[in-house]
Amino acid sequence: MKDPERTPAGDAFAEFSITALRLAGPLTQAGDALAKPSGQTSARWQVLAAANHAPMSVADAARALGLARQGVQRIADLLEADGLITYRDNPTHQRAKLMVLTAAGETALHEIKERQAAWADRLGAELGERRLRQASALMAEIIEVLRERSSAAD
Amino acid sequence: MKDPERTPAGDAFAEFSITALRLAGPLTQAGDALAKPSGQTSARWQVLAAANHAPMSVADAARALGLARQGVQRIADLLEADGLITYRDNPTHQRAKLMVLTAAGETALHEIKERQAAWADRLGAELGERRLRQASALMAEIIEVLRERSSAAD
DNA sequence: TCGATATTGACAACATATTGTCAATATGGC
DNA sequence: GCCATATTGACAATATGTTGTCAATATCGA
Repeated sequence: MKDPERTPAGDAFAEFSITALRLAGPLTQAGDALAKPSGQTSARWQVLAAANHAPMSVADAARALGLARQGVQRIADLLEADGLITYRDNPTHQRAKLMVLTAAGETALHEIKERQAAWADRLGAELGERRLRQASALMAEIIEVLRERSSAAD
Repeated sequence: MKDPERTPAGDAFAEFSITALRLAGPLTQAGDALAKPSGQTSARWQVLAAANHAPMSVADAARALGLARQGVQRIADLLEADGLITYRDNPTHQRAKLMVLTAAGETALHEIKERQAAWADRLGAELGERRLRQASALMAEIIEVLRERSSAAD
């Protein structure tokens, strides 16, 4: 995995990348476990949370979540079919309707939030706020750097 | 996203989780870009790298990569069909054959490693070795904590 | 050796997400 | 107002990954 690796910093970034990708699995599974008692999943929870933050179009939510528009569209249509959100007409855009949580959607989201709060408090206390915030800041920085590089004709 | 959130540390962990999940996408895409010139993807690269580290069964590689056995099996069968690996008989286990890179597999992996080294060196220098190592250590710790919690009847 | 238990690959179903294409609709410069 | 360009949702194809089940095979204690 580290044959032509040269600099220590490059090695550190390679290690970081592998570890970050390994983390995604357990994190998604933990989210699924939190969402499951309310009949939801990590992905559906994320979209519900985005729509609850403010009524927004599918494209808006995709940008907010850093996902492809079409993937979010798929989840949103499932949520609508299950009666957790509705599409409300958008006064400023004929096509891009706004996602709004129904009462059922609000109930589900609230339940998940309760569970997540207990879970996050427990793990946050165990892991330490300072380290978590430093790591979050670094990850946000990396997201930004990768975004710039991929949007440019690199 | 943070309604019933109580402790600062819990909030920090919630933020960390969201950011980590957001990072996975760009990171996978960057890996795909590195692997693409050799006709590979992030996922196939990971399996190639595992098999190159030492001949191992699909189940071994899945454990090493932190993925479900069946997903790795699927990738490995694709790699075999494309002639990048072969299954070698395992003297110690009749069913669990060992993945071994073919010459084509070694060539592809080497090419990707070259590209990745340049990429990681560049970003590693930009982001700082110390912060990257601290974040990696924290992520590894979280993977371990989540693993324990999910394996237990939590 | 025997038998309970775990591991392994095969197979299938499904969830998540990207990429690409298209037509409808906005947007902004002229 | 018009036109080039961008955004948006619809549709389809594909990649990645989990979960569940099953039979074959290992492993290990009695």
